[in-house]
Amino acid sequence: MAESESSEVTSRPWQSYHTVYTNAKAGMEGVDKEKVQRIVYEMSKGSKYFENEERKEAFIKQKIENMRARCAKLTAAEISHYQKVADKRILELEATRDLTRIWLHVDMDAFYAAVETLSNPSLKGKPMAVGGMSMISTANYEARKFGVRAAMPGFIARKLCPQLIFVPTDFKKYTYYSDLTRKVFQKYDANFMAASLDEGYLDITNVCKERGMTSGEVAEELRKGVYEETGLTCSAGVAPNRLLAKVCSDINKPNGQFILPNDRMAVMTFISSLPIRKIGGIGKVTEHLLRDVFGITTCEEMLQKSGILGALFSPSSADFFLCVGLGLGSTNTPQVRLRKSMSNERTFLATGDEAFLYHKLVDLAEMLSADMKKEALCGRTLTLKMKTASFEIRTRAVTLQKYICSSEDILKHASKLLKAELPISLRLIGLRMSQFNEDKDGTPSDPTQKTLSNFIVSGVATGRNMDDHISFDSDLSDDHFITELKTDLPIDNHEICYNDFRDPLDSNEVSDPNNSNCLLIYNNDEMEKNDGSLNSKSKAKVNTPEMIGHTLKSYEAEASQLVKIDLDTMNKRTNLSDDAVSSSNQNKQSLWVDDYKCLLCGIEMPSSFVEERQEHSDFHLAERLQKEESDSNPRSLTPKKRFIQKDHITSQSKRKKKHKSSPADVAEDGENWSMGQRQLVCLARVLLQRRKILVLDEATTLVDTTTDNVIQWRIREETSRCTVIRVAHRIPTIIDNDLVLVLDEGKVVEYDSPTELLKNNSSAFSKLVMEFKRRSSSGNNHWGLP
DNA sequence: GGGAGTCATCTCA
DNA sequence: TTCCATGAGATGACTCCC
Ligand SMILES: Cc1cn([C@H]2C[C@H](O)[C@@H](COP(=O)(O)OP(=O)(O)OP(=O)(O)O)O2)c(=O)[nH]c1=O
Ligand SMILES: [Mg+2]
Repeated sequence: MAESESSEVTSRPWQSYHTVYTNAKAGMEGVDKEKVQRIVYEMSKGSKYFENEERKEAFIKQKIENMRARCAKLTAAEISHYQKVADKRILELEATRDLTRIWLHVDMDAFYAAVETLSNPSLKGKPMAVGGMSMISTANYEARKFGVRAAMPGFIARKLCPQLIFVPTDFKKYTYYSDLTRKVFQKYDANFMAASLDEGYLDITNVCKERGMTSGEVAEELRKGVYEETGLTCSAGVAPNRLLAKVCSDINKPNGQFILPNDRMAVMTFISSLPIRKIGGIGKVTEHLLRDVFGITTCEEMLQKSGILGALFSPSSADFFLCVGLGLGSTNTPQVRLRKSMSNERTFLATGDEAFLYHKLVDLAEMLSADMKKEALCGRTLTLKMKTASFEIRTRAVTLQKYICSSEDILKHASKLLKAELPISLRLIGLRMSQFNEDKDGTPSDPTQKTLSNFIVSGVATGRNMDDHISFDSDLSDDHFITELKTDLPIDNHEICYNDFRDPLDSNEVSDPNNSNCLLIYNNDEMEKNDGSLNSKSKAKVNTPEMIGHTLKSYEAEASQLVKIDLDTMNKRTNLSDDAVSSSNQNKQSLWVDDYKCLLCGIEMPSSFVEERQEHSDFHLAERLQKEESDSNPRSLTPKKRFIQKDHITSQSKRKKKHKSSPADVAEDGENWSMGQRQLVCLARVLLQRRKILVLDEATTLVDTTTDNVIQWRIREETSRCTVIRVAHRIPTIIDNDLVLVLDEGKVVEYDSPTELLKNNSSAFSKLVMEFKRRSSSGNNHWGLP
């Protein structure tokens, strides 16, 4: 094999230049691949880029050699052992197969190019690419006939197709059309996953059932809907899981669809001859590796070589490969995905001019800071990325004690990083921020330590990390669950809790009521069952749209009944005591009988002891938490299953070595806390008090949108037996509520259930929803296992 | 030995 | 004339430290 390879190398050197373009792509079937490869090679040969690719290639060759050697060293006994382990694992994985869901993957055809053609119809029928001379983002199908495609440098594309028209990228346009497509997706799955600007995953199980349609009919209708809404064509794939659906959407591209039935035999047949490169997550290198080390080219062969794969790859990779061989993929709908990082980078003529490089850094720092502020993010890990004139990529990172977001702070640390590298000649500089505030997903180093994130993610009573797997009879349970715990603690006799979480200093979002839409949400889950006077009162008021503004005021006027936890005051004092509880005209607090004696333990404490009182009430809250936890023995209770976003296999295989960051300790007076964290504390305290009526007025404005989603989800869980009135600007805050009132310029412009409002595409609410969807789109997990 | 931090690689649109 | 992008996520190896 090595021989034939090297003889080919000498006669046709371009064949050894492995580019990403060798991968089959829709619309390139009739292309003379040999010719394209030769031209790409001719154009690249000798360049700095090419030399770097050669270095990388050599490195991979080395890796392949190493793996081969390791393979050869395995004894027969070892091989048989690994085979046994793999066979067992295959059975386990097979047991997780879920054929009950129907997933549809939509992918727009030549998205950027199609959008450009819409806005300039004269491009129709002509070979065209979006991008510039140095790189093109995509090409239309006419251009693909010449071998021109995404990720190809423009000057090579022009060589392949001299009449190729170049159109510069215009993200605004793509975003606009992306929104339109998502509006259509939404009709079929309100929780669809936007995988990128031009694609989405939809769980159409319910649509098929409710409307008595086949998945093929749904796909047809959806594609027609997208076309009518946008004038753009798309392709769809339907399959029992996302991994397969993604493969299917590519089969009859462009403007086509492919249905893989929810049938094990059909799946196995489909997968058997499928080239592994078609699977998302297997790219150029993995394909190369698996082919040259194990001779694997099709999915089926993954199973045949399962033993050896298990021996040479990490458990998580081996699992993934087995899943590919079995045609298994994720079927669950992840609840929330938090942004992990934010970055920007720029390429320029390679230079060692320090003033120039510093200037670039300034620009990047400012852009990054601005972007972060848009999402109210603060990060503590800053990574500087550099690409040398020879295309070598280097990164340098610092993790700080404090969370930062200002351009000054970013620049300060970025320039330190850069200085340490000087002198250096670069062609690219980039900055990335990660480890966001409120982004901790970790198990605390002290497992009994309560954390805000845990509280929000896992619930008041459980205090469990969502990744924790409570296993019952076997490890093979398909879902993760956490145990739903009941509490019979008495509910406080105060009925309403009004919380104003707004920060007057934060003028970003809410400062100008005249210019902003406002959503007042009314959740009446338990309304019919509650017949207390306060309830009826609130109902009457909220049901009168004209009075909305006034209604809120009235609540404040009635505040003798309310506990007000006022963040504003907290912020000014930097410490965490809810001094507003007693100082801001609220004369009652649930815990203090006669404003003097603790309801629970009888301890006496005058109202002027603000911080002491807060400490005391926190103590009782903690007590309550602990009691609920110890009362709950997961094995003795009937657990209520809850779907958790983390998939079973991944977390199971990684359970032991998962490295999670443990949350930072609270500094004196909470000085190291962000505004968002302060809001969370308020929220946590309020939820723990278990009111029947809750008014949340911009309760999470200081928290980033993604975290907000988790919080909202948790609030919903914790307030299922309680009436919640929310005032908010963010969509996830209110999307699941029973009633939405949209306020604009102080007037109620709409008033209905979210579903009803969404039916009308031009409703103000629909527009807000689309805007949110657009802003919150993010990447997907390519190793998505079931 | 495990957690946090750093860095390089791979993959995707 | 131009001469291989940008933004994001996952994973694994390695180091330092308690
Ligand atoms: C592949 C790729 C896509 N993109 C952008 C441009 C694409 O229009 C958009 C979607 O990517 P794709 O869906 O991969 O490509 P496409 O929609 O242009 O063509 P088709 O699906 O019909 O094969 O993402 C990049 O910016 N860089 C890339 O390397
Ligand atoms: Mg596409």
